Amino acid sequence: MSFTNSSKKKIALIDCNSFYVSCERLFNPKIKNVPVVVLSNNDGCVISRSTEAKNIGIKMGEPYFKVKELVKRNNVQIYSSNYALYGDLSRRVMKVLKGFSDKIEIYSIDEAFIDLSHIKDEKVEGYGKKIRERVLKWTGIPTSVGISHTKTLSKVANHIAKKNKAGVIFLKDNIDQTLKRFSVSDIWGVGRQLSKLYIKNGIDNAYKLKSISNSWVKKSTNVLGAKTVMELRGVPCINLETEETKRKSCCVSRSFGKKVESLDKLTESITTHCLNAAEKIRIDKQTTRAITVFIRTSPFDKNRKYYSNSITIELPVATDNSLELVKKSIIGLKKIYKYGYFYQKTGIILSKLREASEKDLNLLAPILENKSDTLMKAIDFTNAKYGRNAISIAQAGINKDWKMRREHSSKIDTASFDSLPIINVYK
DNA sequence: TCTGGGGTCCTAGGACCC
DNA sequence: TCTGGGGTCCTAGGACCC
Repeated sequence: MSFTNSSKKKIALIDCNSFYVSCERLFNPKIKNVPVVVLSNNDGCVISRSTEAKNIGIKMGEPYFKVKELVKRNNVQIYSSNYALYGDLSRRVMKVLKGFSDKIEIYSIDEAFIDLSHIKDEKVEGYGKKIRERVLKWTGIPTSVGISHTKTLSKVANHIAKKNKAGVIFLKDNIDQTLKRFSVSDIWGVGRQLSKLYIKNGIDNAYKLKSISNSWVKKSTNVLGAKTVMELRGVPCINLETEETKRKSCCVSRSFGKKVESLDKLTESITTHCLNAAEKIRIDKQTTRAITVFIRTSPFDKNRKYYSNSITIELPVATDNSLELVKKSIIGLKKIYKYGYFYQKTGIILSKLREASEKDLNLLAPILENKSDTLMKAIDFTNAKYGRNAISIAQAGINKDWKMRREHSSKIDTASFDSLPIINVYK
């Protein structure tokens, strides 16, 4: 490995601006220059804000009910989240980005790192502009591009590009000057706890963190803390993960639209979550060997007693069979359910995932082997064609009066013919 | 009245072994 | 009743990310 070469790396971070809001705007030009926010599931919190909404003072992650007044006063447009839409548009954006380089890491629904080391320094900024223009033209989504020698520094560059509306920032010269003005808590990898620790020790900007001694960081934090410091110095420690890897666990959970007391309704919700999770791992051709069920009351309700519990059930043979998983999860639920509480959220986690093709060495495996594989395939096929839950099981509930609130949905579905606009043509 | 959901990685500490 | 030292593996919980 050549140290000098790697220190000259150029990594770009492309990040979609106010991604969910931008997605909603694509299909509704009327909300283009007005304040818009997108809410989390259950219309709980603000998770995406347009610039206008930020300027009004609506904070990221704030509970919706706390900003309702502000929303009303400023006529802010509200949207419930529509992940099917965002996921689809994300795939389009990533496809465009892949056209620029194979060395790409899709980091989240609205972000990707690309290795631009092969581009000459003097051409890098122009290249970043080209990326922005093409993504905007081909998908309609605005982005910001930050480029520097490490992933952490490109995050810094991107942050600045977003803030001052530069569009593209290539952070190469006077890095220290920039870092001196960059708050320690805005650094990628520095969360609430680390911020507290750093600020307590007088480290309040990125430059001070960069200048701290290795021994102090190692002693006071962990390897991740040390990596962040090295990356701020321009030494790449966090690799570009260009391989798409399968997930190691799969969680499906939801808050209720209104609190739930009865075991019956908890059973319905757990069954529903379980079916969805099982379908997800089947799509990825994976099986699970452990299922965790969890339930909890609201941690914010100061007037009622808090209860939270979970149970993990190991499966003797790896499976992707919905019916089997539902059966196990309900046994688990009955063990942790306590009467007399008002539940706010339930969920299940499938863990110890592995490739479906990896056969079990368990002696019982051949006997227990999925007889209902064909049934699962038929269910998945039908649901893919006619919509999720076209076929379900009765235990999942029919009315589902506990299901989440979603009162402001744009109901746009780019993957369904039903939601194509109808145009009447008159002669 | 109303506070999201889905991931990954790291570490401390317990269990277990020789 | 006395009760070492070193190693591995696993898990729960914490911290972080978007």
